[in-house]
Amino acid sequence: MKIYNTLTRQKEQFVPLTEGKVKMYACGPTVYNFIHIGNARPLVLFDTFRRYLEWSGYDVTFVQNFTDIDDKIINKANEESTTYDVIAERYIEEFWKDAKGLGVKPATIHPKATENIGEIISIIEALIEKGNAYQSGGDVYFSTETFSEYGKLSRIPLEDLLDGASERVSDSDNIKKSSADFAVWKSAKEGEPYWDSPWGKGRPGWHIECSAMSRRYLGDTIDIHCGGQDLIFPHHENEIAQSECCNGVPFARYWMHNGFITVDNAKMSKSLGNFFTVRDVAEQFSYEPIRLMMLASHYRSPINYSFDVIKQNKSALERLYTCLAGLRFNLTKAEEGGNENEEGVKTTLLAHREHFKSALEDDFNTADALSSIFDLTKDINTQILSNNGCSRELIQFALDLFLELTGVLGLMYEEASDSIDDKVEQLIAQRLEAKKAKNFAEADRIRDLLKADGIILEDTPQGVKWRKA
RNA sequence: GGCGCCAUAGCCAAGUGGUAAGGCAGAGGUCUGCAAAACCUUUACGCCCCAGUUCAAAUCUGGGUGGCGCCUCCA
Repeated sequence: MKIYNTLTRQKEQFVPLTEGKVKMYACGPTVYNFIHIGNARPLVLFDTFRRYLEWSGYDVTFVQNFTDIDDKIINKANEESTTYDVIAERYIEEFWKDAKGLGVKPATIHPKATENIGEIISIIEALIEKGNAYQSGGDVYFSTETFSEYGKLSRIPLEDLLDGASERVSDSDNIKKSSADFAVWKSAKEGEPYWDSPWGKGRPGWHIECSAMSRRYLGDTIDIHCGGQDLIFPHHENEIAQSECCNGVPFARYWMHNGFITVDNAKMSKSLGNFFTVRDVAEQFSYEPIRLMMLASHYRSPINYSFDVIKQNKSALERLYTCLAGLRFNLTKAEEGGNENEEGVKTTLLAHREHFKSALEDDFNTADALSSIFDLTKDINTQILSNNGCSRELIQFALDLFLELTGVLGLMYEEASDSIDDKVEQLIAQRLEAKKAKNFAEADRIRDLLKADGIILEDTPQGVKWRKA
């Protein structure tokens, strides 16, 4: 398997630290609002990547944190005259609703920053002891000039940062040794939540949280660290500086960064206000088209979100669901047993599995992998669903393969329940009688009646097939 | 200003040297009592433009044009 490593700016052969095991960390959301579809992209992508690794036989330990203490959370709490933990808990709960809707499996561990204050403090102490961090007032800052490799991920030379920073003025400039330094511990202002520390009452800086949680749950060096491209600088750059200075070993061997979601070709972000929440889009189109949209293009490319794009993905998904429903229906009608003459069909179907696999092996090309699922669908439609004489065994084989591949991408999870009530069943039987009697007006009336209830009838050679819209 | 990314049909989108995947939408057809779904045919003599390298370029090189991102809030 090859993946593009932001650190080297090259596609590299992936070799895990320990054979057969992968330790990966993804920066999770700051929980002060509903997530938007830009937040959902890494969520879906790295969930899919994790599924792919597991499908490939790796034992994956996946950590995704919640940043549950932060200026934005505190501001929100003040606006609502409540406390930061009420806000954080509320939006963690909302996060789970959306994550579940998107078909995202929970990570191995979802640590919260506030549960790791002890670990954070011990890293800061070590950094101070080694001379990489210094106390100034009640704050503690990381001294960027003490880390000679600072800038190696983002490829921004430290002197450029200093030049850029000279044009800005921030509150902390007078207490930092260098404008490129960043806070690892912030003293508490009046009325702010705080934790006790050797430097007084305060709270951790954002970057140190991930260094601490990554080390605590995964160890000093991990295999893959991932997140959005906007985290490359400063967040990930700072994580590297803190962790490598503290632990003396490389922090992460591979860095994967997803592209942005844009709207009218401008980056979607909470601060610009041009965002669509996952919740709102899901209410209109349901969740799964959002997931498909994320997988339909390469993870490093931007996706320009629009009404048309999400609609197209919804239609594409329907094609897959129609195929799945067809397989399930034919399975119930097929004769038991296998048929030796069907080996050729199996070989044809399996070729798509090979294509699927090699697409993902090449820098996680989900768009290309998806094309083999559509190719598989076409072969199932032409060679199995339109053939009345297929054996039960072959249909089961195709169904298993279809679910295996869609499952790796985390798709086909909104399958409608396969039960209908007695009343509907009676209506279907009545319509069949009407049809036999060539009373087509009555048959059409019943079909329209059910359609209004969201049940679509199709007359097939195998009998009447129904599906929920 | 510094660093980086992108440009493929009406729309979305793969493809990094061997003659343009896949999806959506459209058109015509097959099947059907009619539908629906599915299938078949059709939709880029060309991959932003101009040069160059090569037997061969969407793909490599140089130069343009247009768009986007990062440069200490951001997935």
